[in-house]
Order: sequence, then structure tokens, then C-alpha cells
Amino acid sequence: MAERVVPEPQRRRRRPTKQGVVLSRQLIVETALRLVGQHGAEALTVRRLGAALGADPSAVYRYFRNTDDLLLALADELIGRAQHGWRPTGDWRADLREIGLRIHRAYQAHPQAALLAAHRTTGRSHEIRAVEAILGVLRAAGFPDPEAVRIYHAFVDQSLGFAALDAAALALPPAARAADDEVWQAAYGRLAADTHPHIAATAPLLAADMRRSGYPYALDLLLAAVAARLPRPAGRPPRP
Amino acid sequence: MAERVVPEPQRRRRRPTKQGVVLSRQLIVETALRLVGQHGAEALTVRRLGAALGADPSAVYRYFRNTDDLLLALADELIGRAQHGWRPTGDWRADLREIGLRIHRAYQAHPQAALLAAHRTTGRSHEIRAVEAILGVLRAAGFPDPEAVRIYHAFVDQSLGFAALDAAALALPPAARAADDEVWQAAYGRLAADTHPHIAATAPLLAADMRRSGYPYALDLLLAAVAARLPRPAGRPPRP
DNA sequence: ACCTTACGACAACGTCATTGACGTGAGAAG
DNA sequence: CTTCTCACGTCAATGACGTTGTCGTAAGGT
Repeated sequence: MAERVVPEPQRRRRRPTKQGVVLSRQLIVETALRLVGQHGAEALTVRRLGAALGADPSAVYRYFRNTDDLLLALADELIGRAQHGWRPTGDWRADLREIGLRIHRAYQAHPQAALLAAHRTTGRSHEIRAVEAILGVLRAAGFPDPEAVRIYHAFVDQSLGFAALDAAALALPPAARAADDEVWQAAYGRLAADTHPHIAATAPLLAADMRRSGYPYALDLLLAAVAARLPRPAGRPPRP
Repeated sequence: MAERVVPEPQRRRRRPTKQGVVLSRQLIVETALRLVGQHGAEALTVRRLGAALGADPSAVYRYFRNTDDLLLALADELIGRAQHGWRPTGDWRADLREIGLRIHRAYQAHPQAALLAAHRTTGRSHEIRAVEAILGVLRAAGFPDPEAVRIYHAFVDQSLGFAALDAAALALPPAARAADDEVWQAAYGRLAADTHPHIAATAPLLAADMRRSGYPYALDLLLAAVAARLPRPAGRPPRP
């Protein structure tokens, strides 16, 4: 075996599979994302990927060393899609908000991949572009470098953390997912007011709120706090 | 088959295994945590768990319906450990800060398990106690119920999101972990100032900051923003 | 038109979660 | 102290999983 994987730029022979498909890293990544989007959490296996591609499962290993290698490629693809078409407006707060929501949205669209990929540092092109963009927004806003870096770190990890958390909920097998949902109705809805006064008082609010993502609100909180730390409050008053 | 699992309080016959171990839910949970702590996340399989217990793998199914059921028990155990010995001080901001840091710390102590458990809603006793405590702190601070619930949601999910993200970094195999670390030195340290001015300007700061967790800073940002929304700013001015 | 070799296909291995059947010994009943 | 029964540990089997070694073939350079 040793080296099954030939680097993409050196590929020359593109033999079609039995079913007539010409494989490539890009096609495999796209197919994997589609697979996850259409058939949910547990659909991302090498065997099913092979079937979806119209190829033998082992053909995938001609393009990726293993599933982890494929996963990093998926991760960078997701970052790329999150950024696709984004332009800075010059309003740092609106820009960060948009980037955060885009990351979250891109990952929610492919929960199973997101769950596995959100915590990896790829160091690949799309990730680098995102880091540069976010740091650019913060430095242009007037934050000194050490604070810009700290805010960058908190902002990105908050986005990825929520993205992974919310993706995990979407990626659960349907049964476990329904059970998670039910918990807020059942277990928390039935607690007595004398033993659990605070839960009892807010149970309906809880059940409703926990169905949504907590990210948009958490993002706004973070941005509000960051705005309050801006050295010269440049024209935009903190939100009430 | 139908009902293999007998509820814990009704168990009477405790036959020892061939190797003389007397099983119980608690013993299985503790063994699972130890297994995961010693041999990594991928060591948590029913087969290896059986081996570590000194029992046939299928014996686990006498105590947990499936691996997901076991996972929820692990998750609740971690929440319980995070809360162990905590007492409210009456200072809502200090209390929330302490709870957040405790959650983060407890999960970092078992990164492999945290990674699997952080995103599950268990609805079990330890989790319920934590929810009640956090809601209590917020309502006592004077937040109206709808806002208390929203803040609870953002606070908890941010804590769990960071906990899972940081746990994931700790849980990587040493080689991959060093590689992830190296990315910030290597890939990001070498980018040219004319193509990536912002990364180039902050590369050493980035490399240093990304080695630590972004959570404490993000937590302080969230608490600062929350403090700014308190209806009557009760005695504690927002941090500068 | 030849030759090399990239790469798709096949078959196999070991591990996984899970289940049905079995039998044994602990504990209740008298 | 004996008997009964069923809880629960064990065994065997199933189908899906990732991954690898081997082989044949056709694509592309010469």
C-alpha cells in the first residue's frame, strides 16, 4: 500500500467507475455533504459514500488517506461556504454579527459534518481567509492588537462552540432527538413548585426557548460587551 | 427480549460475573469514565467496557437500554461533579461566573467523555438541580422571567459549547494535538504581510492566545453584557 | 502502438452495537 | 430446610462499519 493517495494537482488518469462517474476530491466532498444533508446524521459512512458516488467504497481511499482526512476537507469546505460572497460593510458590529450568523448557518446545514469538523484547526485556505477577515474587521474598528486577538478568539470559539452544540442536536438519531425535545416538556414541565420553584415558574418559557438556538442572543450579548470596550466609542452608542 | 432493563431501585438479585464482579449502574458509569479517561474517547465501546468490568459485553444491556442511555448517565454524572459543593453567595454575577467556570473545569477533567456528553439534555437529577440553581440566581438578581430564561439559555449553551470545544482539543491524540498547535506557529506564522496583513501583524499574539481557552474572557464578556441589561443596576457598576 | 502505472473493483479482516436463547444460582415462600 | 422461579450473566449470531492487499484494466505519455 504505502501511498494510495496521489496529490490532486498530479492526477492525470481519470478512469470512470463502473457506473461511469469520474471521481475527484471535490466531487467526493460535495457528495459527502449532500449525503449528510439528505439522509441525516448516520449517512456519512465510507460505504454509503461509495454507493452515492457510484463507486466501490475503497475508491475513496485513492483520494483521502482516511475518514479524518476527508473530514478536514469537509471542514474547510464548510468555512468556505460560510464566507462565500461576504463583503465587509465598514460597520464592524454588523460585520461580525453577519460573519457569526453565517458560520452558524453553514454548519447547521450539515450537522453531522459540523459536529466532527467544528473543533479542528485546518490551516487550509478557507480557514486562513476567515481569520484574516475577522482580524481585519476588529483592527479596523480600532481595537489594539492584543485585545483584537482576544476578541477574535472569544468570538470564533463562541461561534464554533454554538455551531457544534446546535449541530449535535440536529445530528442525533431521530429517536434521541425527539427524546431531547421531550425532556423540556415532560421532565421539566412536571416539577412541583415547592421543590423546584424557579423551573416551575418558567417551565413554559423554558420549553419554548430551548427549542430555538441560543446563539443569536449570545452573539448579541458578546457584541454588546465588545462595543462597550471599544477605546473611542466611534459614533455607535451601546444598545440599551 | 422486550424489557431487559430493570429499574435500579427494584433490583434484588445481584449475581456476580464469572470474574466475581457485582455490577450496578453506578459501577458501570464509573468504569466508563475511567476507561475514557485512560484510553481515549474511542475506548468507550460496549465490548471494551465489558472487558474492563470483567463481564460479558451484553451484560451492560441489563442496566442500560443502549449506549445512548449510558451516555446520558455519564453526562448527568459530569454535571453532578461540576456542581458538587457549590453554594450561592448572593452576588449573582460572581455566582454565575463560578458556575460557568465549574462546568468548564469538570468537563475538562474528562475531555473524552465531555466531548460525547456535552450536547445532550439528560433531564435527570443533577441536570435538574443545575437548571434550578442557575434560574434561581437570575430571578433573584431581578431579571423578569422571559429574560431570565433567555440569559439562562445563552449562558448554559455558551458554557457547554466552550467546554466541548476545549475538551475536543484535549481529547485529540497527542500527535494530532501537537499538529493543531503547530498550525498557529507554522501555517499562520509564515503568511506574508502583503497578502495577509492582519494575521502577519498579530501572529505571535495569535499563537500565544490560541493555546489557552477563550472561555474565561468570553464568559466575562457575556456577564458584562448581562449586567448592562439588569432592570435596576443594583449596586454593581459595569466593568470598564 | 506500446508500456507503464493510476486507480477502480473485489474480497477479506477485525471491530462495532445489539439481540435471542439459554441456564444457573440468588432469594422469596412455606 | 426445601422448593420454586425468574433475574441476570453468558453465549452465539447478525449485519454494518473502516480499512487494506491484491489484481486487472484502461488512460496517457512516449
